[in-house]
Amino acid sequence: MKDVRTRFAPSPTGFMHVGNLRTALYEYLIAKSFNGKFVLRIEDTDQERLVEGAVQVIYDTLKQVGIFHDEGPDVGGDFGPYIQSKRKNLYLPYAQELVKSGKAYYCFCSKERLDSMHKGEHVFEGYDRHCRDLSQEEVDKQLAAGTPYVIRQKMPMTGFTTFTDVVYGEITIENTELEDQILIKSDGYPTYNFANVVDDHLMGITHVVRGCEYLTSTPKYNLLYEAYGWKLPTYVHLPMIMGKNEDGSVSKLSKRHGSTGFVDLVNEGYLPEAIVNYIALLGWCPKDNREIFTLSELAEYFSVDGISKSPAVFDYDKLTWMNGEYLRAMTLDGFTQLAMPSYKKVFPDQDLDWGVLSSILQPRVTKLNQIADMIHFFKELPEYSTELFINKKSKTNTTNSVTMLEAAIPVLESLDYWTTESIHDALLALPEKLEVKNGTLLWPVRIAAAGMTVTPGGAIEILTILGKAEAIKRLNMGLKKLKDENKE
RNA sequence: GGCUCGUUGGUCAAGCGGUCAAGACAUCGGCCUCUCACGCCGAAAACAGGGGUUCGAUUCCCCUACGAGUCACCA
Repeated sequence: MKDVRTRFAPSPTGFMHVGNLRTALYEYLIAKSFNGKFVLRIEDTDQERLVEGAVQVIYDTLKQVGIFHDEGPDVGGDFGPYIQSKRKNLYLPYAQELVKSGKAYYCFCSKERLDSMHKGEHVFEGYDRHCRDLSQEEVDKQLAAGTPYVIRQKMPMTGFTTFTDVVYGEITIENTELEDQILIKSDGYPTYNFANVVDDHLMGITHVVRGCEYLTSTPKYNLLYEAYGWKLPTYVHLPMIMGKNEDGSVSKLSKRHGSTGFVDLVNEGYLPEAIVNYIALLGWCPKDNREIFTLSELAEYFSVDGISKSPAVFDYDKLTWMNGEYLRAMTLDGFTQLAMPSYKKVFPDQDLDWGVLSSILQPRVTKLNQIADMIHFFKELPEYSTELFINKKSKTNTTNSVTMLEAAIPVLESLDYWTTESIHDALLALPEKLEVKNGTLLWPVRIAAAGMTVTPGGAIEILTILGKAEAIKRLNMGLKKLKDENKE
């Protein structure tokens, strides 16, 4: 059997949408699951849409998620060049070949004429095939006069075309639905449809994997393959990824649904591994319904028959959960490394006990960008009201909190070593002595240390991270605050 | 509007003629606990509707409804 080859053929728009990324992922996985090759080809035939640096975005993204292409503009290969603009003059001869054999023709219709046809009351009738049967003399005359032209493919005017898609099954389209599509644009560049087919054939692509928005235009592609007598590729059309609108409806995932670019998601604090894992599951399900996969595990388990037909709504909640799973599965050091930029954002030139900090943060963080807000109270004690000292479950109020702090402060002051262990032992000896529950002591200590009711980590960890001097200072401040108020 | 595809809990989804219709996220309860989280236990929640086929339909066929995609010198 011929080696399986798939390709990712993005347009360099400067933005890697998660839909595109998922397509790339599936193309890669299909190739790998057949032990085949994955090719990157840049489709930049639209000269009006060129974006500076956009190709780099594609390289960077693929690299970040660990999808490596076997062939491509940057890594080379036997079928280059892999950038369509560099293959420009390769397409015209193919189109002319079709003209010669009567399967395509020159069209001299102006844009204005074409536009006017779209404005009719009848919604879309498509191109009226005005130039389909021009005489040879007429064509020669126009060509000699230098009239701008495009080359269009002749579509059959009767009958229907059927093809089989791996996920959607057999699909039949009436040929009357097919327009005489443009192969070569008036600027000399091929259209996407044409370049795509020519390149896929020339590059030996065996499996065409793409979004299902191409499903109904596939017959056009096939008619092209047939016109040249080329072997049809296997088609794998992927269900769409949808976004939820504010009114509850859904539509194709786009920027209005939030961060839908890979870079956006990373900036928001999602891990590339988690993003890949999550999008792999949008439209595909393994036999055993497992959910957590590394990329190489995906390559091992992936199978086209697990691809679903129906569109999937992108769910940030589930992505967030999955991101948390990845964060929690890391080593403490690994987590610290990832969190360090956030730590340094709050403490640019101060070192805390990052290990202890990470140990309390790791189980609580689901997105990296939450960290800065979570740790800001370490840097600066928030303004708070003594009401925070009142907690029913811990049985604390503004009077016994005074007792607790008065008991805790000297004990802490006497500590020679300031570690979680020493603080823990010192503090937890107190409740027994005072005949109160742990919470009654620890609650006011934590409030005074943090100035907030909800904190990442408990009193002991917070004290550790604050350091002895700052910790005791905050406890004394809390004590004073309580006393001042009790006097009134 | 024509054509194409789709429709299992709020979301992702398993199921491929006989199941009390899995699992996960989210939600809600409980346990753990110095708060919050993590973890553990539990609850609620679905086959769009109508016809067939069949001893039996979530599963096969048809119709309707709803949703999506497409109909460019964009990809």
